[in-house]
Amino acid sequence: MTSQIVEAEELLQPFFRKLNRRDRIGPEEQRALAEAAEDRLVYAAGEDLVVEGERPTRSMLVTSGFTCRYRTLPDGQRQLTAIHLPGDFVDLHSFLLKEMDHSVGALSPTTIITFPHERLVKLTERFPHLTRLLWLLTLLDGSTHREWLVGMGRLSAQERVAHLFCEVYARLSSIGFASDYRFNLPITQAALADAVGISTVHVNRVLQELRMGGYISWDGGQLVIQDWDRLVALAQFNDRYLHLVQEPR
Amino acid sequence: MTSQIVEAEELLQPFFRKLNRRDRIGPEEQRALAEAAEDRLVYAAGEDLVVEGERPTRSMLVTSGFTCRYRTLPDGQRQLTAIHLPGDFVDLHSFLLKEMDHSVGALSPTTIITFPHERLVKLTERFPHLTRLLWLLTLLDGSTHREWLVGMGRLSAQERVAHLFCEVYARLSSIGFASDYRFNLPITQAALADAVGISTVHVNRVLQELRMGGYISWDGGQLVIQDWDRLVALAQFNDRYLHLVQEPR
DNA sequence: ACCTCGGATTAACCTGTGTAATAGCGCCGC
DNA sequence: GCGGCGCTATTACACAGGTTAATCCGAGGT
Repeated sequence: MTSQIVEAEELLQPFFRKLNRRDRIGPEEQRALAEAAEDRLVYAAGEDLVVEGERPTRSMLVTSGFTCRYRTLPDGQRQLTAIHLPGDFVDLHSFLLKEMDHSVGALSPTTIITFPHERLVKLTERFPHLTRLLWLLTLLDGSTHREWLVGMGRLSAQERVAHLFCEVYARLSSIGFASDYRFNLPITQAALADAVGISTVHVNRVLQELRMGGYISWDGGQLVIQDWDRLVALAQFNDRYLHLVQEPR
Repeated sequence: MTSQIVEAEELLQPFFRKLNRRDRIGPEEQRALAEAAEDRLVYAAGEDLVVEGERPTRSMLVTSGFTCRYRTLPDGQRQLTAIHLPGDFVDLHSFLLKEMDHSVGALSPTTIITFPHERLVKLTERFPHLTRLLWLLTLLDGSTHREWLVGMGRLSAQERVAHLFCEVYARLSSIGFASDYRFNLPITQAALADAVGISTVHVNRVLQELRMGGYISWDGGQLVIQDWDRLVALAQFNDRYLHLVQEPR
């Protein structure tokens, strides 16, 4: 085992934790994944990791930082469709979809590791269970998309922002990256606006309300959820869509 | 080969066409799928095929009719997250996600065939390429979710309705179920409202505008797109997210 | 022929959110 | 130490779309 693979196994810990929250991943599967890893890359906040229309030949897994998937419309409007945290693949789907139908950008300084598609194909040929786990990850993306859709269609701006805060906290804490109802949220209000589909002005209004209401505090860095139960109630948040149940898949 | 399997291969034609628009599916793969099929079921409009919280032991593929995925919020509001047409799996993800995080309902009279999950597991163990194709189908659901998200966040109600019409036509015609810019759309305005996240009253207003503007006609049955190019422009519709490119996956 | 009922339509009114414009503030480079 | 710049904050005003409620319409059932 080369030191490079050891390093990859190290960097993949959040990823393995994510998987272990839903199923058990065996040591051989871990090793096979670590061996399939290729480069380690670093991005600054605002940089794009992949751009719509490209045909990546490898998929990228976040090892630190916040990233997002987004689309920019002809008229310049922008909409995020997902936020990705350490342990998340940002474009695993490109492995089969081939052409990117959206872009991926860094919301904060970010590091990732890459997995060449041909190595992923090999994995799917040798490890059916691991294949199902990778598939599962893309299904989790899908269930999160649906949750966002419900919010966009039927929740108010305030509820959507509250929901997003609940989601990010639930996901971070599920991999041991947050506790005590506080976490670092290094994104701008503009990014938040693009995530929940409102204007920056209105994001600001909503944040004032959430602060005044005693739900949260947030200075742009550390977000503190002051009243989790009320925030959850406000957002009608239910973590079922995160499928945090460890069982054979 | 039993007559039941022959019948299944017959019913699976729209499904095979869908796959063949993105890749080539071999005769053995077709047979394996047909053999994995189990029951044929019929539903009336308004009936539920699966309900949120259930743990299906089989996945369902639509052979005729319109179905939808949806969630109902505690306060009674409803939001569709997808519309499914013949050839679509409605809950293939339940195979790995286990617990349904949403419900599936029939928008019109519908027939489906079922695939027991244990047979799908066998398929993933024996046919890596077929596995990737099934995976691909769930990725297409994901890319459509993202497209809807962008619409919900950044398009007006009129544009979203226009977009949905474009999408349904593009998907139907891609499997040979529509041509000449017309197709049967047997859903209520209330369902359309729940799909695009607006009120029924406003759906009605928007439809008037689209009719007055010479974009479409629709009497509740046959939808006729009178000016495809203008409808596409209005909706900023781009079929990239449907990934209608035949290539090895 | 009449009744019923789910859907479509229309109108009056209200509100959440967008737009535009401006000011404040802290950080970084020179 | 100064200027610029990206981000947050705030106000005034406009309008898309929600709510409520009434009416209309057509298809099936009796």
